[in-house]
Amino acid sequence: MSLTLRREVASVGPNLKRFGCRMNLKELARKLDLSPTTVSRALNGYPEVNEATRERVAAATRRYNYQPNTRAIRLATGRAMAVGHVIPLTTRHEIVNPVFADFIAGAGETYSRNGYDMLLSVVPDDNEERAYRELKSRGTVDGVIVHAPRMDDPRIPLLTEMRVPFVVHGRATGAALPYSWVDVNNRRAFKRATEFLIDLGHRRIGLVNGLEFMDFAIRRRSGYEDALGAAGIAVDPSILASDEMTETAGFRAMQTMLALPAPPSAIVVSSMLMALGVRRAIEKNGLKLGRDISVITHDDELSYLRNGDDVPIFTATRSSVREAGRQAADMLLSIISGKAAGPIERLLEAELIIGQSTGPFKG
Amino acid sequence: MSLTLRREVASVGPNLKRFGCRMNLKELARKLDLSPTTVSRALNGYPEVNEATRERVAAATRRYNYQPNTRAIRLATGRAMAVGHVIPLTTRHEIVNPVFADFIAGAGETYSRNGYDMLLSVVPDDNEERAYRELKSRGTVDGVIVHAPRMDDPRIPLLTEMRVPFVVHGRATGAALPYSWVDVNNRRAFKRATEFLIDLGHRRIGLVNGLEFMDFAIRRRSGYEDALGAAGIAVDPSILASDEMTETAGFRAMQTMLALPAPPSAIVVSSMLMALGVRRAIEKNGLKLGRDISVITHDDELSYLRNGDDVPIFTATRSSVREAGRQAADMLLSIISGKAAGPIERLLEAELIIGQSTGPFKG
DNA sequence: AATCGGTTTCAAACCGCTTTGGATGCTTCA
DNA sequence: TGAAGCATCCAAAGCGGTTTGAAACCGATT
Repeated sequence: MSLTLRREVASVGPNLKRFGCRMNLKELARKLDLSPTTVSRALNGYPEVNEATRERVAAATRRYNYQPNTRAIRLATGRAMAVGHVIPLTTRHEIVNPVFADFIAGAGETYSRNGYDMLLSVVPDDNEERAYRELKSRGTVDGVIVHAPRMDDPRIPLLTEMRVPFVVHGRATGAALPYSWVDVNNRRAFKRATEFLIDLGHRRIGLVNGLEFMDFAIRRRSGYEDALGAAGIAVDPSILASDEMTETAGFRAMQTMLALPAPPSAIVVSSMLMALGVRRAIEKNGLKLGRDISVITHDDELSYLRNGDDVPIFTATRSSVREAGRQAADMLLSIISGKAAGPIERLLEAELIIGQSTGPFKG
Repeated sequence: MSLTLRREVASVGPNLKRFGCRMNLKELARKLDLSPTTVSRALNGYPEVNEATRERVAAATRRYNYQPNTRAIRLATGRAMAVGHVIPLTTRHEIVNPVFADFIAGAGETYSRNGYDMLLSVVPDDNEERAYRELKSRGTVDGVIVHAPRMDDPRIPLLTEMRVPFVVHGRATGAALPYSWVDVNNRRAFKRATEFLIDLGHRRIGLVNGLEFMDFAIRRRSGYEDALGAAGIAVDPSILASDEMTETAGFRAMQTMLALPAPPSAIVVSSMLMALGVRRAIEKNGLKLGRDISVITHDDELSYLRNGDDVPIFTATRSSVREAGRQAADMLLSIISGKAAGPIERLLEAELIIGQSTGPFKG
């Protein structure tokens, strides 16, 4: 008994030095008159510990507000308990993916719910490979989310070869090996949008797309072309535009098309921001959106770019990027934990939202 | 000699199990016939090691591509080598700060240059306090950047009391204690912008502002009011708007003002996105931007919202958020390392960029 | 009573680095 | 010549967990 008391008194360990007044496993064990081994096992749900003991441990954990030291866990287990998001900065035109913030917001929920940290590294895309290798070799993350895949994206074979668990937000046309991804069904969405316009009687339908080395842009275009093809409408390159997804680019593209001898009567647009520019061009030419010219845009449901407050302004193919973030994160965690076997693929369908920017074709 | 050889052969340690084929300090030391202590010191620039030895170590480090295990360093030193960015999600209207992505891009450069990781946590703002406390107690970060400060922001006293190094992006009117911040001189910028319009002959000048519980919005308004006051112009509440910084809100605000019996002849706007909406309203009413009505907006130089490609479209008070990110990160790291003594403050001046959206008042 | 299988528990090694408190050898000075 | 001083280097004890291999305990079986 007196021994126990002495122990109690002596239990203010030297860890105070570094970590404030945190309780650590050893002290907790001492208070419980158990070995650290048992406490550790109790906490981690190992079977070889008596239920009664486990409850005692749980109670003490709450009572002393014990939180295991993440750094120690990481060292001991070799797991990083963190996932990385690499943001490539295109060196030429330093564009930060506008979709990024909302995707992160979705993924972040999942991570914190599972005790994982989210690590961001901003990387000039000329040494992206080195960045991934370092992430791996420094062991700071257990897995990675790949953003903004391009056609034949080199990151996919790279990460596969390095055996880093990863999930791609989007897909990469031309990838040889299977890999895990979460993506919107861009092809079907744009096919559907185009069909909708065709059903409204439009035959001359333009496309204002993102840069077509981006995978999603390729798919959107092919959906658009499929719908036209199915309706027996030839694709006319003069009403196809592909540029960065900015307001200005949307405006410029639309201006050019409207200046044609035979301007389109309807347009499919790849992003809300571009659609704002498209609308401006339309209005600048004295036309009325939805009456003189129809516009369907893709809407990622970015929080700072809502499609109207209550009623949608633009008719849109809608798919929440934030939801994609949640799903990608879930997927990555289950791959990391080994729960998932092979590569997982998740195709999200976009909704077609009818707004005020579309209307029937009038000769 | 043969001893050395045996050692070489035996040197494939058990660490292979966990960390792939990483070389660790002990092995490196063995190859060099030195103790781990000396190698560690050589690498960390301690004085008590011979220059020749230091060079040998450096050479071996390169040769074997040795990278110290971050997890071990973190545990041994108690430093996290990481900084946290907390992104509060307003539970009511889940807006992710649109400025955020670009700020991060700037800050990230600084972090990776200094070997720090950037940790993101997305936090519903109803339990923000708990999130900060946990960040501290789990010891996952050495410091924090505070985003989007509000008036009397509770995070500032909280972090101060918890003794977590932090830097605020922006300021918080009403904070009792001094703290470190990086901010644009919003007041002067908007004063300057308003003066510019006054100099052009405008007397009826509106303000389309962000939500006025945000600190920057308060300051912008006061700059605007100062300029009016100095020119002897009374502030008219009917041409003041304050709302979320979206295109739609900008449009709505401008529509309302234009419908007034005496609409303003010039407007100061708080963000590019709002300015897009303002412009739309102006054009919708058959007016010409810069001729019939003048607009100055604040431009954060967001990468996906450039103010025109070559020549600026909007006259703007311009200040790079990315640069603010870089500076805030620098500041935080120097606080963490103890190089900086007290709180540091950095006020960035916005440039006034003359674009095509402003012109002289014509009766 | 001795043995056995199963359940609980523990001591000690380990993860890879830092850091403390000496050792060692060499120079210098009384 | 011996002590002091200095420049280098090292063994070992940490950081706070996990994990291995073995021990203790228990009731049941022989």
